[in-house]
Amino acid sequence: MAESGPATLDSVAARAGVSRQTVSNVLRHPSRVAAPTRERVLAAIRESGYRPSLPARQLATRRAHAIAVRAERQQDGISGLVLDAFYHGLAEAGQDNGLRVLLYAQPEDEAAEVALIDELVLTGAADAVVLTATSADDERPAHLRANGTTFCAFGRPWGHDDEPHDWVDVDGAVGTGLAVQHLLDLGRRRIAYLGWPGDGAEPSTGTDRRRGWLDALAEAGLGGAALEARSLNDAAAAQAAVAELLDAPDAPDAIVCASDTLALGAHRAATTRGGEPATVVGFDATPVAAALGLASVAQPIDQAAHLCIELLTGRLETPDRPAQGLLVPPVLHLPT
Amino acid sequence: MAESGPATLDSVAARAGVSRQTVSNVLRHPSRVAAPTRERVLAAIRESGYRPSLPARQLATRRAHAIAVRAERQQDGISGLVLDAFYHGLAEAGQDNGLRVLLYAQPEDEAAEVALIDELVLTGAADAVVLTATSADDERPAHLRANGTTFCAFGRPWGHDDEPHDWVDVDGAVGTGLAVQHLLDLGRRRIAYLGWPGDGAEPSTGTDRRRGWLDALAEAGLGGAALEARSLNDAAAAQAAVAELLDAPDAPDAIVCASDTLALGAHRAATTRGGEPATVVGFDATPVAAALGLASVAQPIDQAAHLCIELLTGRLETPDRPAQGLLVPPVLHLPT
DNA sequence: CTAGGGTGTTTGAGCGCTCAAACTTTGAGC
DNA sequence: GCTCAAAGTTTGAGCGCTCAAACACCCTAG
Repeated sequence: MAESGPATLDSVAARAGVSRQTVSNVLRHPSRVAAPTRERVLAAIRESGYRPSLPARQLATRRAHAIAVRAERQQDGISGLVLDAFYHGLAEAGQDNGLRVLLYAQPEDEAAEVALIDELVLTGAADAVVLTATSADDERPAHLRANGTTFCAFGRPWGHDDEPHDWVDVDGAVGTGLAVQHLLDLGRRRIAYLGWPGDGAEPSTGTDRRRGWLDALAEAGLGGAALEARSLNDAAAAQAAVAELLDAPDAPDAIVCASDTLALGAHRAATTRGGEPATVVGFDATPVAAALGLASVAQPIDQAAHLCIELLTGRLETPDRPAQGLLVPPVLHLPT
Repeated sequence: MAESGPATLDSVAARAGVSRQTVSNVLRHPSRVAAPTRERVLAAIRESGYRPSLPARQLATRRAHAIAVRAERQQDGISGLVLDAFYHGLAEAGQDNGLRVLLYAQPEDEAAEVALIDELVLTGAADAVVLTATSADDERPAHLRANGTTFCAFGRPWGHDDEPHDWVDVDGAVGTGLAVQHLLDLGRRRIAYLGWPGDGAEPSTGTDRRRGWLDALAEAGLGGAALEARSLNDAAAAQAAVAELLDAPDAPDAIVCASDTLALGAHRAATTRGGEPATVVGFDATPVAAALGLASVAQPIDQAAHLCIELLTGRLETPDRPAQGLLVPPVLHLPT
């Protein structure tokens, strides 16, 4: 076996008695090769333990066969967990589509991030990028579009529908709607919403979730009784806000929350008082909600990641196709 | 400017009136180039917006300039959060050392994982791998060693000190020691430990954390009073275990926990009874601990990630150097 | 005045793959 | 029996870089 170094297309070709290109065809375009030849080549590949060289392929095709995604500098709350699941989903879907997933460290600001992304694309380290944590005043999509960089956002282009791009998002309104329905089924009628400051102004994740709650109430004919509190995504602040809400004359008997962090605060406010505690529903179905025995809206993160890869592979193949936006519905996780 | 395609080493060389290799030297070995030439070349690079092609470099050097790390299939608890921080740390440290970070989806089992890792290395997608979530019965290190694959583990080679490899780990014993000291300072004397089942048998993260608690107690002359409970890493189970502990005649006045998940359960058990609640200290300093107002031991994840990269770059440069193990001390995060 | 050592720069070859075009064989169709 | 297309296979060129060796030049030493 004393070969000289690892097997290459040429060494396999020699062993099988065919040309370099035929071996390549067996791997990339099997239909172009006659069955007997194919078998012979496959045997040679197996015997020699041949593994195609990725860099050589990248150089020849001018494709990195990789996408980049940001590693967040730090999580702001309990819900950060979902990112791990997203990474896994991307890696898994990527593997199925011949795309590797590259991690880049979150830079100081959006300008630096766009520059870094373009660096990755220009050096041929990645073909495209998945944008996470998008918001209404996010400048990254516009810049990437201007630079001609292929990307897909996990998150809607809030308020930028005039500049279409590929995106995937979870339908938060459906999620809070499910939460409300669940509470109605439980016999609750005074269903409050605990959201983030500013929800309701410019379009955002928060606005969307709040709307789902409001619409579901309206549909149930309970629109007038809209009870509501706001809090930063911090359990202590949430606890205070909900305590106030519960002290009011017409206290709610249930609270739909925009996040599990808020739900944790709401849960503590609800349980540290006498009487029948208000039922709390969280958002993101983190282990915290499970630990507290709370129902929580689960985002189909894995599905979202797969769809991002799908959009990206599609666009890399057909760069000119129209931009697509995909909305996936969440499901309600009930406590066990 | 109507160039034909993106700038290359040759196009930059032509523009600067030098040879291909000189441009390469300016980038990789600036000292080999005379200062005036260097300036001229740098100007040409700037003007042409030249970005070196990574695949071409990889092909020529037979180095991927990348490392791989696993994207976990799913988190089993609240503390999973630390992985995000680890990813970011790797990406950041990698960028500083010219190493990209590649994510691979966790396969079915360890055998499949080793195969996947070797695939990544043999195809030239990565030079090395960072192993996470190592345990005593982990077969991956032995296999990787056998295959000659470069790797660094985040986690000690529990019980496999005879098969040395590079690793970085957080000193859990120091962490629980800090927790005990903190409680002693607070005037607590009956300090219990809430750990995982099996801690104390074969060496593991749990054993290590437990030992830190025990040693700190002994040092304070409180060794005899060792109160202890065990629970799966589940808040509900932890709550039950601690409730039992608190019902005992000599109930503890403080509880050191092996994780924030356990701490959440302990906290609930401690607060749902009258009298002065036992003080709970968690492990991992997740947002949950902060939300509950608990002190918690914080792992210097970022530092650990940087050290992994350091070990890896060192080994890639000097493959024959002896294996190194690095232990980093955690710090105690106090509630604000 | 020339041999010889630096210093700085260029040249040739090749990394392992894919594309496009060229070539060879086969088998129908008339 | 001959042409022509389809099917299968090979050839040539090149992707953009780095390594090693070759080269040109200047300066000092004998």
